[in-house]
Amino acid sequence: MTGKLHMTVEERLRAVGQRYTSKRRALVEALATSPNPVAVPDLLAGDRGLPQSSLYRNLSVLEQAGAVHRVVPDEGFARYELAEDLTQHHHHLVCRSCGTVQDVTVPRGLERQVERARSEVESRTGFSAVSHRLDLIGLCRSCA
Amino acid sequence: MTGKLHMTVEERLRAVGQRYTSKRRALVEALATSPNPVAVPDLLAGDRGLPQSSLYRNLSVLEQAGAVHRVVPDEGFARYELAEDLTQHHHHLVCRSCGTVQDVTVPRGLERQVERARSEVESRTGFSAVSHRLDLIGLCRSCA
DNA sequence: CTTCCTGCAAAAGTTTTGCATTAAC
DNA sequence: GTTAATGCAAAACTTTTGCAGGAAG
Repeated sequence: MTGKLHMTVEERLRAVGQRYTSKRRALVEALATSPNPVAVPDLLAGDRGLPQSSLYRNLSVLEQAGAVHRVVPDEGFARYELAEDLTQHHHHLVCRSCGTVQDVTVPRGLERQVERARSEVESRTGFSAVSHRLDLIGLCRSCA
Repeated sequence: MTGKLHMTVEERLRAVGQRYTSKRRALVEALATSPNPVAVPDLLAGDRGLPQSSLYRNLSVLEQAGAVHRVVPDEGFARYELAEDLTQHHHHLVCRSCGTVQDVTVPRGLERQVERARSEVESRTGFSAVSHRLDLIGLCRSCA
């Protein structure tokens, strides 16, 4: 089921000279299981006592390997999710009040238009974009 | 020149029961002068010794009053800019390497389509959006 | 004269690092 | 056997808070 995922992650870690240990596998599993980006305390609680230093270090390694992506909310802990190319391209609903981040997809036409705007901006400014981020900021259902 | 700006900021502060002191005026002046969001250390250096506690407090007050907006990069200090309705709607080019944030505007058609997607997402998910954030992530000209 | 702002210092909260031990290859 | 991962504890870094004095309305 998640076999292909683990293989891909392992490859990416190897490419950066890192090992795919059982702790890292469990971490990827936790991220793959969650429907939304997971905050650090939730990962600490969920993984039955993986110490925070290892957690942060593993998240950092996985991020450098391009397997995990970090989402920074305005307040509090960072949240982590699998890299987009391991799941599917999506965007975020960020709650101003409680900080939760919820995944959402937007119409394909909008994505296309963002891509078009990207190349326009690149040639106009000299900035070289590798990705985009389109978030809606507001209040989640429970905070509204 | 910036008279209208200061009047507007003063109104918004009053509306929250806050005063528009000379330090806050200087802060708004500094933000209005910069073409890009300014990081905290730059504000500390620029304002000839405004202590960091007052700086953070004033930024927080101005943000609550809706006069200033906080931009959170992936690493390091937060950056601040004037609220969008005091300048003009724009987006950001965020450099992955050095963290700088550069303002950019995108074609109006894209903005319209984002608004359309917003209402679609709101009715589909129950999330109530108050604004959106569309950033391009990549490498600025000097880091490329 | 009452309320809010300021500045200093110290605390808080999140993330990173040093080091000895253990596990992976 | 060599190199890297782990876990503990302590440090680092950004931001927030307490409190005494000063300024604004």
